[in-house]
Amino acid sequence: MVMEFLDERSKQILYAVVQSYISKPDPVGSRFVTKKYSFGFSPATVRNIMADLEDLGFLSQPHTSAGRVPTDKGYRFYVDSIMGVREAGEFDSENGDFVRQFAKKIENIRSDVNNMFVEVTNSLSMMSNYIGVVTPPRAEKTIFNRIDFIRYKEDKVVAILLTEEGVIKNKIIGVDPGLKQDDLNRIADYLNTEYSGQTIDEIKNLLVKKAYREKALWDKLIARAIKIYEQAIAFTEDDVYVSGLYDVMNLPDFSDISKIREISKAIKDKHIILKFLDELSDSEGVHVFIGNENPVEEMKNLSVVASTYKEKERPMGVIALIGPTRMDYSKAIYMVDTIAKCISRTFD
Amino acid sequence: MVMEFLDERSKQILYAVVQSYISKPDPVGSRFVTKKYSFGFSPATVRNIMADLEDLGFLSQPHTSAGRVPTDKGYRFYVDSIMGVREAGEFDSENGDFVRQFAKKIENIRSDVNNMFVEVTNSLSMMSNYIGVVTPPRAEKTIFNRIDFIRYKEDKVVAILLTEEGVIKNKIIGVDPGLKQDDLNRIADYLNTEYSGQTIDEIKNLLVKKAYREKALWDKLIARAIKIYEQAIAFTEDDVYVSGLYDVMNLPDFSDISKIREISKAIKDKHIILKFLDELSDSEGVHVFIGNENPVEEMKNLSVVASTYKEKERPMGVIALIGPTRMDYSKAIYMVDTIAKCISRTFD
DNA sequence: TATTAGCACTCTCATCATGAGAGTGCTAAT
DNA sequence: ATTAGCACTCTCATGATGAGAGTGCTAATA
Repeated sequence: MVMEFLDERSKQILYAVVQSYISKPDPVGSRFVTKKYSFGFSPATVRNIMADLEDLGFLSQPHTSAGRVPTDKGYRFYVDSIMGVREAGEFDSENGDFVRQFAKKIENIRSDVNNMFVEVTNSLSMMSNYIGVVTPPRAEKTIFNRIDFIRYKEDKVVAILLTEEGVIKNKIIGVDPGLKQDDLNRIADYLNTEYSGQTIDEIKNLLVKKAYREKALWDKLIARAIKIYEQAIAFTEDDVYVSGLYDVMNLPDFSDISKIREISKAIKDKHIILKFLDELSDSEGVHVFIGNENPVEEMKNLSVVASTYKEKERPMGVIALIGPTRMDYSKAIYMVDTIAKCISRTFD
Repeated sequence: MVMEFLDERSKQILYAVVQSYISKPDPVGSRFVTKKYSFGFSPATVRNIMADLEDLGFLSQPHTSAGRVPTDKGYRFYVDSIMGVREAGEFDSENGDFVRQFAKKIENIRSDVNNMFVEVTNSLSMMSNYIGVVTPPRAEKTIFNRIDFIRYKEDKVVAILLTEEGVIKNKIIGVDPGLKQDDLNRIADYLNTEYSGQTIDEIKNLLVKKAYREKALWDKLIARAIKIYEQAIAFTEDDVYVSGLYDVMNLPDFSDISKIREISKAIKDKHIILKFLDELSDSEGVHVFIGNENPVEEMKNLSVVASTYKEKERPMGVIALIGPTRMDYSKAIYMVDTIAKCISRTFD
C-alpha cells in the first residue's frame, strides 16, 4: 500500500514478469520480456531493472542463471498498485455471459439454500480452476423465522429451526419425557410470536435477560423455552463447502506430489478454514492473502481471495478461492466479488 | 471360486507373494520368499513354481529380471481360497480394543444420524488408511415415522420428514397459496395416521393405488396429499460420505501424481460411487471388487470392499473401503464387516 | 549520463555410458 | 523331483558431457 516509490519502468517490468509467470510458471528472463512486451528497452536494461527489483524483494531467482519469479511481496505490490481489476465486459467475453448465467443458475435453486451453496462452490471451482469455498450463513447471525418441535420417540424431540434466509436446521434433542406435545407447542408459539425477526444470537440474550429481569414472572414456560432453545441452536456443525481439489491438481503448480499433499492437508480440516474465513465475515469487501501473509500455517504457500456476502447489509458468510500464489488475482477477485454480490442480491 | 486346482505348495508361494507385496509394494523374488517364509524349498524351486503361477495368470513380472507381483486374478484367488479373515482378537491386539471403542463412539452420537455417518466414515479411513465410504439409508427404503408441514413465506412450505431410523429430511416445496395451515395439518395428520410404519416407497404406491381404487372417495384431501407427498420425498440429493483422500496419499501406491489424479477422479463424482454401491445394497454380506473386476471405469486400478448394514434384516445402506489393489483384504474385510454389523445393531 | 552490445560465466537439464545389484531361466548334477 | 551353478537381462544410481538459457559485468555508444 505504501510502496508507491517504484518508477514507471520498474512497474512495467514487474507487471510483465507477474503476468507472464501467472500465465505460465516458468521463470521469466530479460530477453523474453523485451520480446513479448515491446517496451523500448533492451534486454540489458531489463536485466538491470530486474536486479533492482530483486534487491527490493519483489523478484527472486530460483538459481543464478534462471529468469526471475515474483515473490509474495512482488505479488502484493502487483495486486495493490499495478493490477487493474477485470471489468465485467472484458471477463464475460472470455467466459460467455458469466454473470447472467450464474445469476440464473442460483435463481433456479434459490429455494433450497443448501443445494445452492453446493452449486455455487462447484461453479466457483470449475470456472476458476482453483478451490472454491463457501461458508453458509453463520447460524447466530441469521434471522429467526420460526421454530417447531416434533415429538420423536419417547424422550426425544426434533427441533426444526427456520431462518429468514431459508436455511433449515434440525436437531434431535433429548427432553423431559413429561413434556407433552401441547407444552412443546406452547413453547414454540411463545418463541415464534415473541421473537420472530431477531437474530438467533439476540434471542438467546433476550431470553436470558428476560429470565433475570422478570424473576417474578419466571414461570415454567420461559424456563423450559430457554433450556430447549439453547439445545436447539447449539448446532455442532462447522459446515463449509469446499470443492475443486481435483481441478486444481491439473495446474502445473501442483505437479509435484508434495504440493498436493500440502494443499490437501490445508483443506482437509474444514474447521481450520472455517475459523479463518469466519474472522473475515465481519468486514466488507474483497480480501487477498498472498502466501506467507496467510494466517493459517498450512496455507503459507497458497493464496486466498475472499469476500463476504450480505443480507440487508449484514455480512452473512464468506465465499473464497484458494489457489497457488501464482494466481490470476485479477480474475479471482472479479469472480469472488461478483458472485458474492450475486448471492447478496438473491437474499434481498 | 472354481479354481481350487492349485496344489498346496503353489498356494503357499502365492500366499507369500501376496502377503509380502501387501506389506511392501516391491516385486518379490524367489530368494526373498525362501528366506522370509521358511518352507523347505530352495529359491530355484520357488522360481519354477512362480513361473507356473505366472503362466496361470496369478503373478506377473514388471520386467524380466524383477521379482513377481500379484495380478488382479492373483488377489482374487488369494481372497477366495487362501486368505483367512482376520479374527476379532487378533485384530484388536493390533488396534487396541477396536470394536468396543467403535461401538462406544457411535453410541454417543447415535441421536444425530447424519453426524454419526460422518464419524463412521472418518473412523473408517483413519483406521484403515484407505478411503472410507458410507451411504446413508436410501430414503425409499427407510420407514416413515411422520411428516410435518410448516408454512414458510407466502407460497412455500417446509416439509419435514422423519424416518424411524432418525434420519430427518427437509425440503422447501412450493404450494398453492390457497392452501392454509389447517389444510396442511390435515394432510399431515392423514399421512401420519394412515401410513406410519411403512417404507417411504410403499406409501407412494399405496397412495397411488388408493387414488385409483377409490375413485368415488377421491377427494381433495387425498389428491393434495399425494401431490405434496411426492414433492416432499423427491430428495434430489445423492449424499455419500467419503473421507480419507489425504491419508491414502501417504501410501506408496499413490506416490505418483497420476495415480492420485486417478483416485481423485474416481471419488470426485459422488453419484458414480453412489450408483455403484447402491446396487449392492440389496444383497447381503461383504463384497470384494478387485481392480478390473470393478464395474466403474475410473476404479479399474483400485479395489473396493463393501458391506451392507441393515435395520431389522432389511439392507439399508453400504459401508465400504476403497484402496489400491494391493490392499490388506483381510483387514479391510474384517473392518467393513464389523462396522456394518455394529451399525446394524444400533439401529435395532 | 543512461543505455546497450558483447562476452565470459553459471546453472540446469537431457543424454549417454558405466557398473553394481537383483533376479531370472536354463542346464546339468544330485 | 529338486537344486546348485551360471550366464543373461533389466533397473537404477552415478558421473561425464554438452547444449541452452540467462545472468552480471565491462566497455562502447548516443
